Amino acid sequence: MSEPQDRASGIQVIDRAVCLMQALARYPHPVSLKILAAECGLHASTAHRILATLALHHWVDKPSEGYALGSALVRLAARARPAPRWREIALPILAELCEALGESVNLTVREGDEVVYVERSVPNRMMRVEQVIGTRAPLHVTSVGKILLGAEGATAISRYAERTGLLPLTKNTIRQTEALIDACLTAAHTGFAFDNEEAEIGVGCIGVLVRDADGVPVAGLSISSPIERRQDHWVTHLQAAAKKIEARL
Amino acid sequence: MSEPQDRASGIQVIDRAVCLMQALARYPHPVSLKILAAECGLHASTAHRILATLALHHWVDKPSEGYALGSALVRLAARARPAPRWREIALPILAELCEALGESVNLTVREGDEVVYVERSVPNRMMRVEQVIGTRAPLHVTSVGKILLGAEGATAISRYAERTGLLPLTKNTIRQTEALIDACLTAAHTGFAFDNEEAEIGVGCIGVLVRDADGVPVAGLSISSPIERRQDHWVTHLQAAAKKIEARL
DNA sequence: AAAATCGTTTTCACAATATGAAATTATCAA
DNA sequence: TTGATAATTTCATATTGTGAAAACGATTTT
Repeated sequence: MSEPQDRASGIQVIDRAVCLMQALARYPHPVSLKILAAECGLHASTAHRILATLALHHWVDKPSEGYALGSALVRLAARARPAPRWREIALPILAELCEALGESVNLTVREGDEVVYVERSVPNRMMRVEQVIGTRAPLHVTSVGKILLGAEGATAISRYAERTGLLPLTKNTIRQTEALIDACLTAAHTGFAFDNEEAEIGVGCIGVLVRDADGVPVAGLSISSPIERRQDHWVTHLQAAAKKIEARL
Repeated sequence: MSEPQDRASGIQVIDRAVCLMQALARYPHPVSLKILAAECGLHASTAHRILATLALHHWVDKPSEGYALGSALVRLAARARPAPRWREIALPILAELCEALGESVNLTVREGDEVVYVERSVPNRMMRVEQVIGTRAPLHVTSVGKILLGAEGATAISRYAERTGLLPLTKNTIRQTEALIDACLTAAHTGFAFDNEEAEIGVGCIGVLVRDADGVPVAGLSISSPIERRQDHWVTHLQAAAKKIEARL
């Protein structure tokens, strides 16, 4: 399938190990060494050595035929960020709002300099905006991301800008640090933000935050629609939905 | 804490990466680089490089302070062996049996040449046998393991013996391949097996299998007790409990 | 304000380490 | 049996990860 995979340059062996496990995750059950090696562009010998090491730690299992993801992962994942069960908590509310407005509603969480789509509800219309769950987007091109950035203050935003280079996804993506600071600070102040075709031409978003009992932001809630359908008064709906989600945390 | 960690010899970097993530899993929330490096006996520089690579793939997260297990793990683990939710399925039945007999009842699943304890219920008595969940034991020293081995036939058992060397845990552990084949074949034939202080002096077990709708063994169910309290008629209780679990799969 | 302290990150020369071609073994078909 | 395919193991090699030390950044102390 995909040969190059993510060529993220870290420690070579680890990149390769990750690639192998991701490949494993793509298949329903057991995969042969041959296939795995091919998927990651590795020689069978190399793949075998890496998989054998992972198997040693039970990160992969070696049933009679081929390889599969191992049980140690389950134990690890259990300890990984005790994420709220968003599906149970938020999905009904996303669906409700989606139904009411006839537009896509997304729940996102921050992760480093990105925002990850964890749940969504899409309307039953021909033209609609659809986010794939698990997808990521840089903070500065999303509504929710701007509110989050705004909360960190001007200097933090500058650092973000330097660090990431503010790479533009469309001609509307904010490129100047000054402009970004402006946008983020007002976003943080008002509690909501827009995305004006900054991530993809044609789509616009409105976003607000979901906070836990201590007021710490734990997620973002946003409506994505064709830009010409967007209506400013949706903000109040969003805020109400966010309140409902907060109540269920 | 523990310096040497598991010195399983595979690819060095991977061993180290695994060690770091295991260390991470031990802590409730975010851990500093310093501590992680120390726990695994690594230099800060090395630990940093490895963690940075893992972070690249979101296997660890880097919140403002320290490191934590990343979100990619949950996505991976979701694809890992679609294990039945044993806790929900079996725990009530384990508890019931445990209550009735006043002895510890364990649920195990096979993993390679080992059996892993995944659930258990312990009685409220002073002297009792307690298995730690997540612990492993070689097939040939457990009741359940012997039934599983028996199902594979004499030659497979011989291969198992060669492969593992039948390392003895107590003076009662079966050391001869012939004896093991005998024990396993009768175990497979009768559907239950014993462990006579083969894993630990003083404790005895009786075990049976739990099978899915196709008759494939998916787990083992066993009673562990001080050897002198063990009663042969417990087998029938075990079989009844196994039936109940099977009904709930 | 400087100065000092502590943790994290980057750099870099070096050798230990992971690599992959090829040889070996295991598995399975014809 | 032979032949073909996949999984391991071996081994010489240079590529790769290593760790000491230095730079950096954030806090605290003087």
